[in-house]
Amino acid sequence: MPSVHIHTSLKERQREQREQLILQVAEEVLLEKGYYETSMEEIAVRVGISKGTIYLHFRGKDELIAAILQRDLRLILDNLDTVIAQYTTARTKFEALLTFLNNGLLCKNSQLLSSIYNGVDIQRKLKEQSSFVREVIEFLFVHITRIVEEGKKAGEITTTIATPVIARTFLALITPRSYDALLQQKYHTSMNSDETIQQIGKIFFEGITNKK
Amino acid sequence: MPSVHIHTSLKERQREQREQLILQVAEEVLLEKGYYETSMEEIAVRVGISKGTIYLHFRGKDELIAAILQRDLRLILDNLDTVIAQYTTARTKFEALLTFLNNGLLCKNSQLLSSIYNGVDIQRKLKEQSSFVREVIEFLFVHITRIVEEGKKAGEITTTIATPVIARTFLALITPRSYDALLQQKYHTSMNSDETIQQIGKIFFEGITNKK
Amino acid sequence: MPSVHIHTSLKERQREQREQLILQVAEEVLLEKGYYETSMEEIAVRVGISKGTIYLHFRGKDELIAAILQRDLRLILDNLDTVIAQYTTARTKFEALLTFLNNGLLCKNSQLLSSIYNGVDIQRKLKEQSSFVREVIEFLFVHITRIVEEGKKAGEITTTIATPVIARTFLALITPRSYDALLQQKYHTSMNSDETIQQIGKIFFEGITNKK
Amino acid sequence: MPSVHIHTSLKERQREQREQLILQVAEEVLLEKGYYETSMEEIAVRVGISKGTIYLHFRGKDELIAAILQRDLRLILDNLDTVIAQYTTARTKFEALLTFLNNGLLCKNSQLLSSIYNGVDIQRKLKEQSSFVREVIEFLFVHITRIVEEGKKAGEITTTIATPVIARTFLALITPRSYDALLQQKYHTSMNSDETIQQIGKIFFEGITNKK
DNA sequence: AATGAATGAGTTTTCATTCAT
DNA sequence: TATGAATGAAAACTCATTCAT
Repeated sequence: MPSVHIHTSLKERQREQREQLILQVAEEVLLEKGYYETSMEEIAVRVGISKGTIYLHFRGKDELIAAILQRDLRLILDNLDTVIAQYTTARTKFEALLTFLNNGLLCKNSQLLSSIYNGVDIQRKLKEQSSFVREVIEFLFVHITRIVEEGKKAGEITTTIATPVIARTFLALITPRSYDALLQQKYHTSMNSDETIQQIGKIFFEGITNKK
Repeated sequence: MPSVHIHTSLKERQREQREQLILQVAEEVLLEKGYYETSMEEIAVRVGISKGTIYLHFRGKDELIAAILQRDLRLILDNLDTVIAQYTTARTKFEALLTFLNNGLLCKNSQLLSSIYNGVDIQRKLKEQSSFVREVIEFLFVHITRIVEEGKKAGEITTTIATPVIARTFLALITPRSYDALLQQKYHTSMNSDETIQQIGKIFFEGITNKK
Repeated sequence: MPSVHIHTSLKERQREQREQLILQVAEEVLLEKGYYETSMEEIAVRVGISKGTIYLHFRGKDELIAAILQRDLRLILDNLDTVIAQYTTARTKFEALLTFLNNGLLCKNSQLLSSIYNGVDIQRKLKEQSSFVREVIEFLFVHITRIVEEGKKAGEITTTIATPVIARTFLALITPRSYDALLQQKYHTSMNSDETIQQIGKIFFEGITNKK
Repeated sequence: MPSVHIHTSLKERQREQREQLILQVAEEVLLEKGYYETSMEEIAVRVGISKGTIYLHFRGKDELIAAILQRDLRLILDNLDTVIAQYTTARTKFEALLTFLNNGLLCKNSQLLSSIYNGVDIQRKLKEQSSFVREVIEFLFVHITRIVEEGKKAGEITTTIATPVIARTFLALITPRSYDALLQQKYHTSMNSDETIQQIGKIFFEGITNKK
């Protein structure tokens, strides 16, 4: 019965497509407006469907948002190991990580993740729904910690600074750059993103002190 | 009729006192629950007044929140120059700034400011209401930029890294530490806050590279 | 072309079978959940078909429910005369009726009929859709009235009580026993259903007064 | 501060009045339309207030309905003992009870109670919300059981019928008379309510058998 | 004929804001 | 001035029904 099979998979594919469309549009709205100012109505209108249809794909608003996060964070997790494994020194690993998280997938989602990470209210909501965000952060933290420890063992990273502090500082560097958003219109640097990231990495490794 | 005058000023003072009380309580609730989960009702109940009374002091919820920010940020601005002026080198200025912003006033408000800075939705609301937040950030940015430029001239800071990048990186270091909040239960460092800040400053100045 | 004819009637039979299956499952759900908590979706899922298919058999939810009632009540009507005709005295007729309505078909449906008879909302809905329920009740009432009148004429039933009151009282005795449902866990009687019905009949005929 | 006190109690009184008004109107709508067809919107419109106002008095639809039931059932409970205590024999007690429950308070609420008692769906809802309905039924059942037992001991009531059956049968007699509602237009008896109740009591005590 | 995705009207509920007292 | 009852706009969510495939 290939015809039946094809027919099913066609519907399945369409369903999947629509779900992805909803996720994509919802993500856009979320990035623009934030969690609380995003309404199911607006998502539906922008997708060009009715409110009810969204509920055929997601059980509710929270689940929709959680799905967006899962999708985006999954992409990070899926590539993190690969990215890191390509390099051997702590410095190159960190540089790759910095580039990956800033320029790569996170770039698009920095604002989004920022809302989640920093919003007390949303964190509470998501904690009830999914522990996924926390898991991703922990996952990142574990990886970074390991790189630092290996770097210390290899004599590459100074042992005078506690590993958690280094990890935390590194994470701060990939923090969504809301400041930039606020400032860029006035103090817009002429540097491109690659250069900026490179220089941030340089600060992280060499500090800003001038060595005669 | 001095009595009238005194009476009026007494009322004025009481009014001012009540306003400060509302601001303080509202700030507490805001820190606990976040903007959207904070209701005028709860603020009123916690202060021990009625909802209506809040509207005698503030035109609406947004104005109340804006007032909280203004009050807190005003404190920062009022002290920033003084703090910086006490030191002469770029490094000591930055260290003072780091301590001041993390340990001082911002500490209490880090969560709050985080919500504001990073929340797209709230930023939009506040942009409509007050340009104050942006002004404070710009003010900070201008100060930091000036310190960096002076440090470069004095040969203290490397000229190989663009000033805006340095400024942005520094600002990132005082970013509200939501990661910590997420991680601290599992990866809690035994360091106290002072030590942590010192080490962060060290990273900023010297990097994490091991110098044989 | 008899094959066509056979084919058609086969389809017809299948259609009829499916319709009966839907009715049966819908009745189950209805009994479990009640009219408003029963969704077309759940019926479809339990039957193993899609929502749309139900609409190929019934014009809508109300018509489906009406059909369930019609089917069940039809069974009662079809047997009522037969059951009554087998007995000669009013007392035996009533006893047969009581047993028939409680133990027989109505037993299964008592809860269902109860929902219908007693629910204002559903009655209104059904009144618009079908006058069948009313017809059945009237039919029952007419039969009971006739039995009473005959019993009175035969000197079997006291003439001191108005016929409609007797009829109404009898109908009350076959009322679905929601009280029982509520009470049975705590005050569960050890009597089986047959005994209970017999005793109820006894009350109806002889009252509860102790005769010396 | 009597003025303050009076002022407070005035507001309190107004609040109480409004709450009673909502309850009354809601009860009307409930009786007319049933639980599921009753919308907060309609209640609000009929009272002449806005939907939101209802929520100042009741946490939600279910709580509102529960409050209606509690109010009505409370009235029954409050008077039941008094009514029964006035009589000495089982027969007179039962007659009083029958009159009280049919003609008195229950009369108005018979339809309402019927919906509750007989609706599977509503029972489930209310069980979650309040065990009050069950309590009232149990209370009634306990009282009736006691009267029966005392009547049996006093030689007043036959011991040939099990007490629970007698109790259940009595409860059936006060069942909301939906049949009547259905029938009354066509087979409307010329008897008034009092006479009907009296005759029902007679059936209960003496049965319908003719004693030459 | 059968499907099940899509619809949209309808429902409950919340809460910032207003205003009569 | 202070109150808190009242409002009403807006949101999330449900589900009977329709219809393209």
